[in-house]
Amino acid sequence: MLDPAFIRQHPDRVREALRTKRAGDPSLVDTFLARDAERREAQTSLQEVQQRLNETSRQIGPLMKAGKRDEAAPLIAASNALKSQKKDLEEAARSADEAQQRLLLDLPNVPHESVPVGFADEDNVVVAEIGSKPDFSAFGEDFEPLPHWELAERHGLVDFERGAKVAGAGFPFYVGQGARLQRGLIQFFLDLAVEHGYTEIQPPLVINEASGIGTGQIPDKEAMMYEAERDGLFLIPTAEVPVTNFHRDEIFEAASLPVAYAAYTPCFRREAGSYGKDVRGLNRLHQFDKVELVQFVHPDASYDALEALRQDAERALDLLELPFRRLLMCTGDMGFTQAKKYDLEVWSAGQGRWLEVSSVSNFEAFQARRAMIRYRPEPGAKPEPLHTLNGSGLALPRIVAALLENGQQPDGTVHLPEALHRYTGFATIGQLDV
RNA sequence: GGAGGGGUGGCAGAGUGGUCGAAUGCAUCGGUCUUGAAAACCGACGUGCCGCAAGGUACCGGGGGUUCGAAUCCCUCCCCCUCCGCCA
Repeated sequence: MLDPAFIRQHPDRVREALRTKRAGDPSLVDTFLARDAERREAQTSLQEVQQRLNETSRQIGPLMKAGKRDEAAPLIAASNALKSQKKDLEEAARSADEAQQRLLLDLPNVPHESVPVGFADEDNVVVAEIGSKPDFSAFGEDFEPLPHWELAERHGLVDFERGAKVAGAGFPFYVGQGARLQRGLIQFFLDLAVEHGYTEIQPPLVINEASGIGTGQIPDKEAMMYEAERDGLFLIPTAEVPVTNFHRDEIFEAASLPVAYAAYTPCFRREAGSYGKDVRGLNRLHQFDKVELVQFVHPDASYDALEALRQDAERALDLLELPFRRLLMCTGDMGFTQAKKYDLEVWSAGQGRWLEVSSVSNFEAFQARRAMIRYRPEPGAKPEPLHTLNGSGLALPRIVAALLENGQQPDGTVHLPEALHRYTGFATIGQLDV
């Protein structure tokens, strides 16, 4: 949610955000400004009537106490008249306020000035490419790296068919070394985050409507979530939602910032409309595991925090020896709530393509204002919204895909990076270590 | 799921129809005193909205109602606690 005062002062920047993010009709801004004016007018008249009503009632009190009913009678008549006026004004003020609030939820965050304007994948800027793609030339000219789904099947790591039988497509079972690899990666990512100063936290896997509104999934993007309608709950699409809402309606002292959390959770996404090679194997699932990093920071520090958070995620990729590239996402690819976003993509040798494994964003005050997460700049000062950030650190399935594809050997086994051995208990997939 | 009790400011805790946005204590902040600190004393100390400001207005879990007037009475929803049932 944007600051209404900001919209009044910079309507052009909000129109521009609507356009460059393709988040709606720029004229929404003008509708908002009209509702805003109406609301303020209605509210002012309402307050005037309320004031007169309060004054009258205050006069009646002592008279009634003294038993002077007859003297109170004309005042009571006057206040009854004011009351009917009040009812109408109340209705007007309320409907104007509701209309404005709804519009406020429909206006996207304004991109940071460093964000490139664009609408297509090509408009995202490849900021850096780190590490080198695996070199299979030593395996002979005939060697063709396999996609991960073939490796997974060969070693019985992931059972897609039984997952489809038991739950549906996109809900695989992990088996044997596959399951152990999942558990090891989760542990590895969490340990790394704690080492980087994050506090480990285990959130609920369902959220209520207010939480969905707080982080921006509701309204309008509910369709991405599985809903337990009878109980008014949603399965979390990411730990960002419960962890950010952990501090909903709270006020921090400036000295207590920044606050950083790391959470492992499964994530549930309906992914309606996906198809083709994008959903093959582990590329896109309805349920997947992820370690999420969330930070609450002072507004002056949020862009430094964004780079630091990004580095925390990149460190995991370094340790896993996975080649990756860092993308600065353009306005059109950025999403409704973000002010600036980086994506990290790993190279997947068997598929010959880049796979997104992390998305690191600064939301500035956008979520904080929705969720009423504030800080006090000085002791005794008026609370202000703080800045929230989050990033994946990291999402598992595509990491597994890349580890399998990049680590494959001519004999069909897969070598895992050194950093992982103590977590998995094995260095190679497809042959049991002693 | 059934029965009962309860939700008041950062915390504790008064207030059961009329200057109550709310006593008091603790915590916090500023000051006096002190070589320094503690103690003591003095003062400040919730949030939203409208307004340049003065000020106004709303909020005592959420919503609705009764009344000239509601933290206080009524209805309803949510949450917490106790007991019973069920249960990992």
